[in-house]
Amino acid sequence: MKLDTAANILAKIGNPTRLKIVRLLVRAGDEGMPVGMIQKKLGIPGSTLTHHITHLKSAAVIRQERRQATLVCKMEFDVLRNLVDYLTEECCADVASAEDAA
Amino acid sequence: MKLDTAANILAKIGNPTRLKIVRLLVRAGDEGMPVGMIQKKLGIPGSTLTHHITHLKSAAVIRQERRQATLVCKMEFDVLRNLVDYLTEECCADVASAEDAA
DNA sequence: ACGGTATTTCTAGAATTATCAAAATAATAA
DNA sequence: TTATTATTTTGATAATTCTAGAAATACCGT
Repeated sequence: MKLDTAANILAKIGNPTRLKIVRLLVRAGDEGMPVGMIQKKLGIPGSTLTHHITHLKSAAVIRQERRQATLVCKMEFDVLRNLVDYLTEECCADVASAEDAA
Repeated sequence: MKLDTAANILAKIGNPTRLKIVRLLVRAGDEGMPVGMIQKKLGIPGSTLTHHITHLKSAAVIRQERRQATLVCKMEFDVLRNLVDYLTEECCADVASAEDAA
């Protein structure tokens, strides 16, 4: 993963509202969650929610699939996994601590 | 870790310049790296570098220790580790993939 | 086609963030 | 103390981001 890509993803999920969305979707698993339900849970205007969803989509953190009249948001788990790998592959490489076995 | 804390850390390291600093310090390990050397590696003005270092310190991502005339920046590895844990404890919990054994 | 629900686009103001030159401070050596 | 190197503070400008109201679009049942 390129540094700019990682920085972009980190910046996107580094906003409290968007991190809340990410957490909801992570818990929702592969089923995802409709925009409307996210809006209810967060209690914010639709336009504001769309703004944040657009950010998350632009970094491929989430994707949307239409199911009937509702749009379902789903976590891109691979992207999140790659991001964590990017951080951990460098992280702690020089720090052979005892906690590794935990 | 509180959501706002995690979001703040993510936002801080979600900037290309600051992510570069983090990577340098992660590679530097517990020895750390002086501000001046970081500045040489990144090729940016000192005032700009200080601005970003201040951000990283405010989120406790790094700390500074004076050694003679130079200030040495060091990674707070525990904070980074906690952040990754925060993301991974929720992440992939519902996604039992085959790559887990890798 | 019409009405209702779901969601986005447009728009704009407020708030935050990034950048860097210039001046100031800190530590050390001569 | 003066000079020198190292780093920060100040201050100003430019750019980005957040927020949300109003209007527009998309889909579906009748």
